[in-house]
Amino acid sequence: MSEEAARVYAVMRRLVLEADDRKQRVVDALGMSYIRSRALRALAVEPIRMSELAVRLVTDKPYTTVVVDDLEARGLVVREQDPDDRRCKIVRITPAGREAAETATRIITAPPTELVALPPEDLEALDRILGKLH
Amino acid sequence: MSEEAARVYAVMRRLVLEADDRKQRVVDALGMSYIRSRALRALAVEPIRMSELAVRLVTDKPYTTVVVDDLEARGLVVREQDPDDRRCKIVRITPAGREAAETATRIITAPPTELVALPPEDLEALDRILGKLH
DNA sequence: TATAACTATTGTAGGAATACAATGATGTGA
DNA sequence: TCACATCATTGTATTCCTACAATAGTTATA
Repeated sequence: MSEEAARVYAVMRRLVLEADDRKQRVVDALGMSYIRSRALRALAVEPIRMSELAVRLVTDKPYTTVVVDDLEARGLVVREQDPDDRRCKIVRITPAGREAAETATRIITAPPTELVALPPEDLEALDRILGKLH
Repeated sequence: MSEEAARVYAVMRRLVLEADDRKQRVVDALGMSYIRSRALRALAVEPIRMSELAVRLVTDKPYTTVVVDDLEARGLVVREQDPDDRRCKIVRITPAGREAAETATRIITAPPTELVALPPEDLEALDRILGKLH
């Protein structure tokens, strides 16, 4: 068994999880629960149906209704009729919602300073190697 | 700003978080909530006081009592009197508790197969570079 | 057309964790 | 000794989320 892989993965885990307060920082910055920010980030990509959103949030439809109700009340998303199927609602993000989603993404994806501080050739090597992982 | 660092960190995030069902796997394997497994893993290192355990679990003392009550009822930890301070209880893991902690650690720390599958020289390079991060 | 299936919703029950107040037992410093 | 702090505990309330049942409206199928 590869002890190197284990060591490497341990460092990765530390880098990602030690920044675990990022979740909390997103919650604080947006003033909403984390699952709501995940919904916004999903909807920032494209408008989707309620049922599809439930799948992406890995929750059920009733709770998705709760989440979207709240986001809609905040003016961050709107529900639209699906022209193809009148049973379906399509959830679309608003400009304000997009701004919130971008804030969340910025907090979540910012690489830790100790990583950024690596020598350029090391970062290049990491980028090249990890880029192989599809 | 280093786009390389951002890309690298994105891959790390995927590797660590995509294995997010690990949390669920630990919960399922041990039949207890995740915070209880975290308590066990902390106690596997050394016996500690309730108040110190609360700090490590990033929760408060009352909830720590609930967690330890449960672990004790399962026979995974025992409370002992602190000989130096009779107000304090020292929580010590039992052999059964240690076994459970090791199961959790195994699930949590196993590197993903795609990482293990990298060419040896790549793993060496990752190990060398990431080893620089204190 | 009648039946079944699907979509989003409302409603309910409960688990896990957070947060806070209050207490008895014990230790510490004036 | 007295006042105060600390430790673990009990108890309560609340948030976030999961899970399930039931329903109205709509679509698909026999």
